[in-house]
Amino acid sequence: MNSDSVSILKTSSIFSSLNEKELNELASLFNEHKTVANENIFWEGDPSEWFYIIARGQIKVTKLSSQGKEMIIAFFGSGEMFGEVAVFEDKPYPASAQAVPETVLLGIRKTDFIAFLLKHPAITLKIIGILSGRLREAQNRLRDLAGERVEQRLARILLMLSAKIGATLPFTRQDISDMAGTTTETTIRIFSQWKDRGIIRSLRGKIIIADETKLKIMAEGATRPG
Amino acid sequence: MNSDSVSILKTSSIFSSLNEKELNELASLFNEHKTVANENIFWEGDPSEWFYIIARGQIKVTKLSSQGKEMIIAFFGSGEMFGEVAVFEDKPYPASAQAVPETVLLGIRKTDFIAFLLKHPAITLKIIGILSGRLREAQNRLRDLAGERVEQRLARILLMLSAKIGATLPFTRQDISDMAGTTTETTIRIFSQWKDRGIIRSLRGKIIIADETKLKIMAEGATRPG
DNA sequence: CGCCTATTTGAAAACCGTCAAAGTATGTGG
DNA sequence: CCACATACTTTGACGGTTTTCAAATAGGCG
Repeated sequence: MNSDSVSILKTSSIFSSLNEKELNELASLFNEHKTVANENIFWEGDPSEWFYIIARGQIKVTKLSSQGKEMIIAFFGSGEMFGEVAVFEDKPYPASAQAVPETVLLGIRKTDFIAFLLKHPAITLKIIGILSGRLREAQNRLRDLAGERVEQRLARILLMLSAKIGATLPFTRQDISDMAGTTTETTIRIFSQWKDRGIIRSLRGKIIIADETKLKIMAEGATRPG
Repeated sequence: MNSDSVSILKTSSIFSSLNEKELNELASLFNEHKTVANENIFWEGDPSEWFYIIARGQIKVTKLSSQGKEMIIAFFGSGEMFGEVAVFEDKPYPASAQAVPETVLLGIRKTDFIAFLLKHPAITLKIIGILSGRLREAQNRLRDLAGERVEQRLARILLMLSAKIGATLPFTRQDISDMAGTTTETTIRIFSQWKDRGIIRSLRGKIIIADETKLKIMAEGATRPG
């Protein structure tokens, strides 16, 4: 299990700069934690103690609005970290995290991790880079939610997801709606149009991007006739 | 000017842990840059070279939607940093920055700053903390934009601003609208109701929170009759 | 085969944006 | 000091995008 952790940490881009000895040292601080599908790792507002790296599987990070509507902040996959905002701020988790399929996590206590970071500035800078990327993406989504139509937001979400995981997206329309900040019905109506126009194909729980070029035009804000 | 920079850097919470010698060393890497009111520091998409600390004044960070609508990502004041996302990712600036009043900036080249950070892990961790806080706030705003009504979003924006700078907010209704992702007219209509109910008072270019308790109730999503 | 969840469609209404116009502070230049 | 330009604020009417509510269909798993 320990040598397994080492190899997983090594594949994570965060720690790729460490040598064998350092990786072993770090791996000894991590605990493995297995979850079943749909299991919750932590809830929004829980006290934060652990910082996680995904060894295998996928995590969904969500927040609830006052009216009980779920907003998907992010999906993370193998090698990615989550729970970081709470850890570095020493506050409760700002969002909930839930395993999507059966998932294996590597967890490290925040105090241990911070102590490790103080000794490894290059890793710390790497994490700054990742946080910056997430901030950039969050800001892009803010702009989208504030200024773009639902159709464009949906197109951008699909493009963002496909850039990350490929043309076949294992998400329900509900998932996509929760990411785009709209409702399932609206998403279905727009996807139906796109299916007719050959932009996407779809199965139950899957969306396949058939014509990325057309989708990109949608995302840019198609000039609507009239 | 140099001793002045030192004192300014010292007041910034980021560098407060440095000793006199380190502060002097750091200050020597910074250049002072004065701007007039409404001057643009950089535009979204510009190549990024500088990282900035605000010595005096105020900076507005914005992004444009495809339809030309402006979204205010953040306001920053004395001692705060901006331009950080681009610097740590080595990509173009993801948003524009504009001075609001006449402003004095301290700028450092990103390569110099990264070299400095590699030697000062505690400062690097401090920056991680700040980025985490910004990410948390961005995620809260994402949830608000996706799941809350305009009225609640406006209430939350006012509360967030007043927590930061006090009960008197030096912003136009247009500014507030651009932060909440709505239009000036809608903001005015809601503010008019709030004025009638004694929740806020207002002058040209200013909003004064008169009853924070009621505003908090609004922000939570008032149970509307019926 | 039956249950659960996902997908689909329709109709009505709500929220909010858009357009238009007018009123009101603030500052500038003569 | 006044006239004027500018920017901010305000109000009204209208329309459209999107949500909401309701109900039906279809796919997958035990």
